[in-house]
Amino acid sequence: MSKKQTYSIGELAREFDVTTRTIRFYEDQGLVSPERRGQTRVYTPADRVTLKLILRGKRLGFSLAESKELIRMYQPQGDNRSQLLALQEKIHQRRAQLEQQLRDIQVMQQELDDAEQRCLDALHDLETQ
Amino acid sequence: MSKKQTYSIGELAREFDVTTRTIRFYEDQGLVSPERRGQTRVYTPADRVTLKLILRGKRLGFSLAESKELIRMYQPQGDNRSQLLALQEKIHQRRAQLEQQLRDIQVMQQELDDAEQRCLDALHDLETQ
DNA sequence: CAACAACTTTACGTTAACGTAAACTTCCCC
DNA sequence: GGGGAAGTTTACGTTAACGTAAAGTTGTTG
Repeated sequence: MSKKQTYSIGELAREFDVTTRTIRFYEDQGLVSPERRGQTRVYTPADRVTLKLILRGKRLGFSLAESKELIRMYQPQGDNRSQLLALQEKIHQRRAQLEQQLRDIQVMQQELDDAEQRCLDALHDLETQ
Repeated sequence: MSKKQTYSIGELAREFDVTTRTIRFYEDQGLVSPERRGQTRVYTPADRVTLKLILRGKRLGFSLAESKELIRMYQPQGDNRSQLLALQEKIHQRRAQLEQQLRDIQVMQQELDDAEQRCLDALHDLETQ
């Protein structure tokens, strides 16, 4: 019953709308490490999830280094106390940043609403003039 | 009663925690265009707002070109009908992107919560072991 | 077996967003 | 009037995140 689901680099590239070059670059940067069947890279569902996390990070303006750190934060490590405390601190910082981004988005949404209203008004003026 | 408030490049750099080089670079890119008192740049409150918009854009991962476009979207132009319709379309696209970012943030916040919980659990295990 | 599709490595090129250094002017202060 | 401090221009350097090209290897298909 083992699903043994795997992916080729081309499949993942198509699914996430990136080039294979991009995925290999992420490997270079240590973000994914697929196995090999001979020369060919073979990706697991876990690799696929990692790619998803990277692309979500990109949508939020994260660098690859930041996404890499985030991904490592999710992985339960054999951490000692001081490492756990450091991890906790990083989590708090990330959360603060996300909250800032959330505020930025809300303000920007309001501004877009205003801009659209002015746009509609201007269109209306053109009609009734 | 005219406030005639202005700023030097150094003041703005300090306030927004960027270098003067950065502000001059934004001028190069056509994002701000301060007046001159002789050689020296003199910034208005409007320039200051523009800088704020740029930096908020950066926090959300926007390129300078994108921020520039956003800023122009806010300015009421002498637009004709087709330009107004194009503007409306851009507003919708931006809004869609912001909504995607909002979803990304919410998921990421949940993941951070989970990560912190595991972190706390691991710390607790260390205490009671 | 030839041809193609999808994979591989190697390596140089490109763009955005500044950093950094040098050399110069202006203004203020003791 | 000789420093600083803050401003200026010019110009080359740097980093991240890939793009792009070349040249080779594998599998399968008519």
